[in-house]
Amino acid sequence: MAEKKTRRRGQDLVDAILAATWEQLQAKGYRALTIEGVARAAATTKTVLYRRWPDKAHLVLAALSKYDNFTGYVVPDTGTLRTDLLDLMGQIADFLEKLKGETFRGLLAERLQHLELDKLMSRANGNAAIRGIMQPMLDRAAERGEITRTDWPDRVINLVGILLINEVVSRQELSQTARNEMVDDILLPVFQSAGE
Amino acid sequence: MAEKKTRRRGQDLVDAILAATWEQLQAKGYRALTIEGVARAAATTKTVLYRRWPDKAHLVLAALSKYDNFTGYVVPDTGTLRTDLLDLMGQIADFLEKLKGETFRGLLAERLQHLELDKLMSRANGNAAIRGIMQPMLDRAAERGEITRTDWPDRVINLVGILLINEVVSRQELSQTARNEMVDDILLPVFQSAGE
DNA sequence: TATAATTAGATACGGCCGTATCTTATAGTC
DNA sequence: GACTATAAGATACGGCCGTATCTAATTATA
Repeated sequence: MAEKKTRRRGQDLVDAILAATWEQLQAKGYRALTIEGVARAAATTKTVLYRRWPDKAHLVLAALSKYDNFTGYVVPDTGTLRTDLLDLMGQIADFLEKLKGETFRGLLAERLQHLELDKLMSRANGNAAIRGIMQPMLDRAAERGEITRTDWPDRVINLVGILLINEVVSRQELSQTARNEMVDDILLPVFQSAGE
Repeated sequence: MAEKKTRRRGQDLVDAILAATWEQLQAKGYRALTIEGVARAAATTKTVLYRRWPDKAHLVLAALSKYDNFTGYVVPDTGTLRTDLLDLMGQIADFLEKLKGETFRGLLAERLQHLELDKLMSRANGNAAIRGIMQPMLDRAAERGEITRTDWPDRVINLVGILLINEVVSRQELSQTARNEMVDDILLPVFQSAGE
């Protein structure tokens, strides 16, 4: 029986490519993943891939968002600002954990060189997203009388994400004690200060 | 007259290569610099380069430390912790400025993927080096009664460097107002807190 | 159903990476 | 001054990048 060679198109093709990407990512990791390799695995050619994604980072992000369903973070409401912060850090840590570190570092490195990647990666580090979570936490903390100022600039709001990213990047993991230290030594003092 | 073809060796050769590296770095920037390109410019071959430096990052760092004489940072002593912090940030900002941003980002990206680069880059981000500068500042601040705690963990000490790096990475520059904000909203509150 | 517009797939290109191998100039040594 | 160890230089390799060009399969359209 002769093999029927049918030609995939559109979404079908995209699905096959993203599946292959995901598989390669699991099998070989971010660094060792190559566009040509994915193309081979998906039984197509890199021309096809380059028509859809400009580079490896975008391809991998596409696969990630399809298979690694990043559920968005949930606004913690645990009763104290301290535990709220720890809870949020835990959520972010879990997310980074799922990315296996190596992938995260690879993507981050890519992002350093291609500025436009920033938006795509906001899930991990934050900007707008983190504010949406932090602000309610801070407002509630103010109502409870834990803090007196709630209108913090972006730089302060983003501190959580920056600390975590730096931790993953310079050490390899994100231990509970590290997270405690970040909250107690840095974040709480900042938010408990009155501002100018 | 026939061209005399003499063969450079040892330090002579290294000097020529680093000169070519430096030149290429100025001319084309970090990303566009290639090992083969440097080899051509230095009229040698990449085999020779790979015998001495494992990759582009190490090569560039070697050229940087030869030509871009990073003078070490000076411990500020301006009379208040606030101005000391601003002064230190200024010094680091100047250093990053000299690296032209693009080079710094490139090196940082490389470092993300090759952990061992951490040590080489400690000048920019800090670990041991930063502590040597921060500790005297903090001790003096405590003597003056500005703060009550001086035994901060590395994570806190390194905060200065982390904030600056993040700033360079996510925005493009390191403005004075940004530095003021970092000091007033984050660093001072942290150091003025009592610790646990 | 014939024709036109898409788009997948095949192939080839110059460029770079990092490694291996071989030749040959230079330096040290007896 | 002859001999030997060392290291530079030349060349070639397979692999990947990113782009360009051509073909043929599929889908849309008239």
